[in-house]
Amino acid sequence: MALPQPYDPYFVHLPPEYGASDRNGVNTLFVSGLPDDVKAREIHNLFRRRPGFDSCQLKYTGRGNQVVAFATFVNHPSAIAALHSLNGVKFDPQTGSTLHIELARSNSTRKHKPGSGPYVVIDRRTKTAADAHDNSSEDGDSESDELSAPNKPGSGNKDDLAISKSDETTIDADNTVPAENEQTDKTVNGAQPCSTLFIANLGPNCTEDELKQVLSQYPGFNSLKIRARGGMPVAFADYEEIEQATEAMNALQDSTLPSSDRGGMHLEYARSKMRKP
DNA sequence: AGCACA
Repeated sequence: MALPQPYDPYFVHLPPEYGASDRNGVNTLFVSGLPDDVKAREIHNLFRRRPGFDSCQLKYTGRGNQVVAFATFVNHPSAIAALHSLNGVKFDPQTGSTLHIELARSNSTRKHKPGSGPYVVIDRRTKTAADAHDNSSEDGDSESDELSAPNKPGSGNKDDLAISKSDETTIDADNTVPAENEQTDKTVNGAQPCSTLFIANLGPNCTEDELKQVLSQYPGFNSLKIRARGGMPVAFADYEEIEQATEAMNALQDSTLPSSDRGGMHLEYARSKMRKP
């Protein structure tokens, strides 16, 4: 509600060249307040339903038992929306721990390849907090630390509880250096968010009605157009808001229509918004 | 991978 972007109904949507994803702000959230036995799957399930969610990663900081996570979204507004809806949420009813979510220092835009999972784990737990004199900048992402006792998570070895929770209650942002997977920020998937969606990989006898029934289940749906460019049809679906298009896209991605003779349909942001009907 | 309508 408090988005700093004024909405002007007469304002023409900016063309893709002006997509300001590289100066618009951060698309990644920094999550702290997590219990030390949190699983990456839990983080993924926490964020996956949020509109515009892209990917997440869990990081064992190596500082005490504290674990942090990063969640990346397709754009700044969806990250902000997720932040507001999940910040302060009680994550573990047993301990009463609540989530602390803030914008990350920098984006971690990573593509998830089909081979790799939808979330990533970074383990730095090989050092105890007594080893305070680490050169944190030289240390890359590689788990080539054979310094002390290398503990692998998931091997049932969690008795490294030498440090009590007398640390700070909340993790400061001062150790949020996600430099290990940080790229120069690029547009997610090469596509600028748009409130119109481009839909491909439709079957040859996909009808406008069939597609419309599916697309109109999601809020903000405006209208649909189908073009059969030579062979296979493609479609354009217009939504009221980018966030609503994003939600429909994420929900319907790779889903298979009854008329389809191939894989699930493929949705992307269209390159330009549909003209007013 | 395939992006139209004005």
